[in-house]
Amino acid sequence: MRNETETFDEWIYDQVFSAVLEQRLIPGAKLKESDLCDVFGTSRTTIRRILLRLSLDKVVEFRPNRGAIIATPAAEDVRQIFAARRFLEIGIIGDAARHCGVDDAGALKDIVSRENTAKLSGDRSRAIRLAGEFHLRLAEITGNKPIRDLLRQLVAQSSLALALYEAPGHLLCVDNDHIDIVTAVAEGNIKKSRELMGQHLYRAEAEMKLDQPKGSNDLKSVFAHIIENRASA
Amino acid sequence: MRNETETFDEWIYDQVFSAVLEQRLIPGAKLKESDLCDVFGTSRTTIRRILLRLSLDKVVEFRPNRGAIIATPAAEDVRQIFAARRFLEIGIIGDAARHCGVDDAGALKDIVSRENTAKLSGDRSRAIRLAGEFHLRLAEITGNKPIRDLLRQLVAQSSLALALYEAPGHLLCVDNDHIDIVTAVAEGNIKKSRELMGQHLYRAEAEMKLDQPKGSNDLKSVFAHIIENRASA
DNA sequence: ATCCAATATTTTGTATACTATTTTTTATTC
DNA sequence: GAATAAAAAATAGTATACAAAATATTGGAT
Repeated sequence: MRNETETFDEWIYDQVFSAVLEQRLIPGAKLKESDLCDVFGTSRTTIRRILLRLSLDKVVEFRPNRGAIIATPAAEDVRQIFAARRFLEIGIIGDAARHCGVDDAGALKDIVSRENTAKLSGDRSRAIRLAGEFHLRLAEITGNKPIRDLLRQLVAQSSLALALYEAPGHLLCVDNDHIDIVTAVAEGNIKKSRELMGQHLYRAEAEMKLDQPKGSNDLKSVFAHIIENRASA
Repeated sequence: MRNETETFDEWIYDQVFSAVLEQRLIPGAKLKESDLCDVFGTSRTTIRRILLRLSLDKVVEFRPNRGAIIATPAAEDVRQIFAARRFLEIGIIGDAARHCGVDDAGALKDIVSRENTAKLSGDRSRAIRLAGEFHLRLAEITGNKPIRDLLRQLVAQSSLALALYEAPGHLLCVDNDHIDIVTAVAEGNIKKSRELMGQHLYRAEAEMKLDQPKGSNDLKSVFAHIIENRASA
């Protein structure tokens, strides 16, 4: 159920984030603290710490005295997030193309392959997550940790946007964007890498539907599988 | 003492950060929670929330079961932080030069002027802070909030680095870097703006001394002025 | 029946209490 | 006297308790 290297905090963070990616939690959904305590079997101290982290990553929003809800990025917010990503990532990929080793290329290909498997099996959350991982892995080639950390936040925010605004089936179509990018980067073709990344991010943004999607709002049903597991532990 | 718009949390965050900028707290200084409670007259719940935020901004470091200390960025960390800033800010300033209005230019000039006043009066903390504000104000011209938020984190980290590694008097010398940058940006000279920003950040990094500076470690003496004020309230 | 006000309940935000870990001190042995 | 082990104190991490605010409910008036 829970990864060994992962802390309890990270696990809870990730479970909530997953619920967003899988659209079991929609924007505006209230994150009642006592319910989350019941779900994860911990105290409000811990839950509030996670909610604070989620809010700093702009996945969750705190309304004073009225609790936390899933953030609802406006259309303009999404536009800016993707503009920021184009800005960062077109720069990053140039550097990645310069320094990409065979091991780097292999790692990237592996992620793309797992991503396509997820898409084919209809695992939307995993597909979004692996897409994010792909972009972060590219940033890692540059060896600049701060830049990687910054991109991590943008990826989290755009994953939220993607989960909220993307048409349900659309994301599950296998396309060649990522694999084409790996090829260009592995070749060390800086210009082509940058062009492909720019196009890719433009496309991702263009595919967004800015009318609100649906989903459940009841925390206990949204996290039923975790409660199930806790009962039998 | 405390700004009206600022929340209590922000104020505490800022007081701790100020203490770092003013080198009243040096890297490795232990941030004992109960002492901070005494200083700020609040409970550990609040203090721990602030420490978490500081740690996410990499100004503070949590050692499991051993409490929080002021972060000690290694030479390589500082190099990467400045590389990240060059990457971001050389891009940002091009956009800023394109869109800079008279009001933007005025705001920038005002910050530079206040920065020089701070330098002349020997207010090192204020000078560092205003230098950061200058760079953030430039990012604001682009109108992209996520990028501004990302830069904010890098500025916080490099302010820490500056406070730790810069020779005490050095930073207080008035130079023309910022005012030259405003001029180029106000003229809309993209190429020159980018060059100047690149040089400026290289210079700032080059001026760092990577041998550890000194400072006090006793929280109660470091925050004596706050305790003083609380007593008479 | 509908709207409004007063009351009760729920929920958040903060402080405190408790537990577990680490650090310091003290006592003991070589 | 130094090294080590045990005990004590201090500190971090978590859960709970309490206070303040928001939400929901009830009862009454129109």
